[in-house]
Amino acid sequence: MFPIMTDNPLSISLGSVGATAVAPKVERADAAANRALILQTAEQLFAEKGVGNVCMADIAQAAKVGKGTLYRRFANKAELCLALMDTQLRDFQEAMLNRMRQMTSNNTPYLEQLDQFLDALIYFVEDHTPLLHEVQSEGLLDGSEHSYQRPHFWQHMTISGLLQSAAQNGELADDVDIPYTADVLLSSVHVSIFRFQREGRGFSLERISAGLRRIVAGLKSG
Amino acid sequence: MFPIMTDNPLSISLGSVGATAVAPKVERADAAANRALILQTAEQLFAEKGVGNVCMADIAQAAKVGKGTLYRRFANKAELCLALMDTQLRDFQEAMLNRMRQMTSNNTPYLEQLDQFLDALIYFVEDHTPLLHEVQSEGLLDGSEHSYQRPHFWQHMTISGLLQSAAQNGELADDVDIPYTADVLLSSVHVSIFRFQREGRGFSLERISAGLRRIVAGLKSG
DNA sequence: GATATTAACGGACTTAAGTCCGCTTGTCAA
DNA sequence: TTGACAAGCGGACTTAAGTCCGTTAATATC
Repeated sequence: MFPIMTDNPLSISLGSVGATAVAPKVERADAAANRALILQTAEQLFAEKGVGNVCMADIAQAAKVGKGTLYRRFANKAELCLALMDTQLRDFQEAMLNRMRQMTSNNTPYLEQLDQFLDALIYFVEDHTPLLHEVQSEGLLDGSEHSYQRPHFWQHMTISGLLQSAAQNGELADDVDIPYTADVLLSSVHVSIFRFQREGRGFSLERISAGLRRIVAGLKSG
Repeated sequence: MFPIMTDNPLSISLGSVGATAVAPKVERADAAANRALILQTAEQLFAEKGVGNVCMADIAQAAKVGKGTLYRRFANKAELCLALMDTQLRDFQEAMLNRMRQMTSNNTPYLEQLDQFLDALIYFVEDHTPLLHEVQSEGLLDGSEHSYQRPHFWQHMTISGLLQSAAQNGELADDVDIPYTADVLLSSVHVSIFRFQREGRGFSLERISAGLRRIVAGLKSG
């Protein structure tokens, strides 16, 4: 399910893999150097001109590599942007896991944990709108293999996990379709929709957060 | 707000406009003929090869007009596809309005009307996935003027209108943020998300409908 | 150290969207 | 009718994504 490949910097740490696992097939030194060079160059160009105003050819040229090389490292702009967010995504993920562990040990209800997760997610999306816009401009479909779906995958797991725990804890009405509901909650923070709410409708972050949490509240048992 | 332009086949009928309104500026005969020709040609090509496998140049060539002409009539593929759905969209709209009028006169609760609207919308999206995919591939932002946002606009109006009526009728909890909630409900049937749920997750239409209606149920007062 | 293997590299090429602009023609008013 | 002119037209051109393939060079083995 999650082959660990150095080819892919986004692999989720799952602890060490048995020694019998597939050989890692390390990336060649020149390739690794180019990967780093490209990421660095892209980051700078994005900062200078804005993510939307930089095309792949610009990046290749600025990094002084051919387009072929660029595309061999990153299949498209979405993948490149995701790689640029990698650290921040991991940090967010880890911070949330810690926070939820903490809350669980304090007997905080799971639905309240979900509220907090959604709230934090909204702020994360707000902070990373430009890169996420590229990442999510590729549909969610077209190859479940693709690494850039991992964040979505993880977020869905988290939300449905919290709903599941809430259900087991008697916090959730028993007619709630957990996987579907997780999808609805997540889809509300899909960048294209989120940006429309922020810019088109002028909703504040607080308003979006409160609105979403009100929907969660509607799922409570009793 | 809704200038009636023959240029745009999607204008919503709002009854006759005062005689002092802007001159209609009728489309020239050759232009109108080309519009029809293009729509007809596109429809046929789409049927033959599938919407996704036909590019604008193909359509221009098949219709024996220049690309300039094609783009003068339809700014992009999304607009062209929306024009192709025009009739069906109007029919859906009208059918729903009638049904809701009927239900209102039977004192059907507004939240139940909303359930039915959402259910019907889901089936509509299912039936028009390929064209909607093109229509909605353009973001929701980028120009509120653009005609292809009208369906979304109308759908949002309908949903928030029903929520508003429900609120006035005491059916809705008073801490519900109506415009935001309408956005969430609508975003769940955005094609890209809907297709993911259908194809990626394998959810049935019934399941999607039930899941969404359960969320509406969570908004009830009492 | 020589050699075979194979990933990596560069940049020309293809495809499609969308723009531009000089020529043509429908329309309307005189 | 006719003539002015805005609307319409065609297709070359520009831009950007993404692919292909002949050449180069890192690594692993002997």
